[in-house]
Amino acid sequence: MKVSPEELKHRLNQFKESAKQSGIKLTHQRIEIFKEIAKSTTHPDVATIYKGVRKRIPSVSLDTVYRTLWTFLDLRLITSLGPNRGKTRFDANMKPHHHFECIKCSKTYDFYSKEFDQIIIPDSVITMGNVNKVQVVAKGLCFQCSKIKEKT
Amino acid sequence: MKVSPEELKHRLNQFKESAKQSGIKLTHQRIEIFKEIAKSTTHPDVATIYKGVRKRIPSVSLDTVYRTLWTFLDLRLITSLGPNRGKTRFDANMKPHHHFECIKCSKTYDFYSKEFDQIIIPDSVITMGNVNKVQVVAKGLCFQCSKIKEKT
DNA sequence: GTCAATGCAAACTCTTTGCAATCTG
DNA sequence: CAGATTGCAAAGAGTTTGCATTGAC
Repeated sequence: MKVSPEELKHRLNQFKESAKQSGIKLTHQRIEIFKEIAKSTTHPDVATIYKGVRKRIPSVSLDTVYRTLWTFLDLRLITSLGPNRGKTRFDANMKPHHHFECIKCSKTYDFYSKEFDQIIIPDSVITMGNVNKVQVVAKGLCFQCSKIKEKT
Repeated sequence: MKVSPEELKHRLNQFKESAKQSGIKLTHQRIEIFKEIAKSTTHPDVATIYKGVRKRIPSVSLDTVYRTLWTFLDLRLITSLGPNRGKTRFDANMKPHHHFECIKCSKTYDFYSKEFDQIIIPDSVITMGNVNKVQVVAKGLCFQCSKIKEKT
């Protein structure tokens, strides 16, 4: 599976638009870093992005990649999978349950829903692997974080 | 919110049962580490677990905590939130979509479902924060990982 | 031209590993 | 008792920071 050229273009345009609105500078590096993520279907990690960008900007430094990624996340130009900044969190609740996850601090709360427990995954997913658990994840700002707001 | 004593007991019993079936030894450290996760409603990270366990076993070492957590994950005695082992992965797909996530290698694939895009979160969740995105996450072993299988 | 953004190098934090000592089953 | 598990100490990754330089607007 590859991201189609049209889709890539769409993502890039939308990115430039939003970035402009946020008032950040559209540097060469930032554009290449974004493209590296946007063109990938595999949700790359930092190291992968760095390697990819280096092919086109050999002088790019790793700390720029880090700073850029966190900036993009803060501005919601991209999203990340799971808790931010690589802090794995653990769960000993083996009953069916679902999560509310704060996009800022990564705090995660459980909630229960009989309805969500019944969710049936589309057939197309069976080509990816054997599903043995389905969870609904609601993402947003938790109340603590929405109080501490800055810029904008 | 606190995990009730009954629920904690239930989790612990189930843990001991499954651990025994897996054939691993139920050491003092392992039990305390499990309890530390099971009693928490906040999905603690490694550092938090370590601090907590230290209160009861001051001599416990950090590497034991790491080793124990990965062992528990491998045996599915606990789960983790997001990609394993702290590798944040990034997503530039801002259209509504859902994920299949491999519990072993953390590879994550997108899939689409008009139905899932419509999911309405229960009212109870509004006490946690402002939801602005809902995703369904299907977890399981991806095909690549299910081929490379080891012990039962 | 100005100020945000970058690159570099060094510091810092997080995670893993080898090995001898210890403890569980 | 045997072999898995632990603690220690040291190495290895991954991430962040200060500061001079560069480049987008």
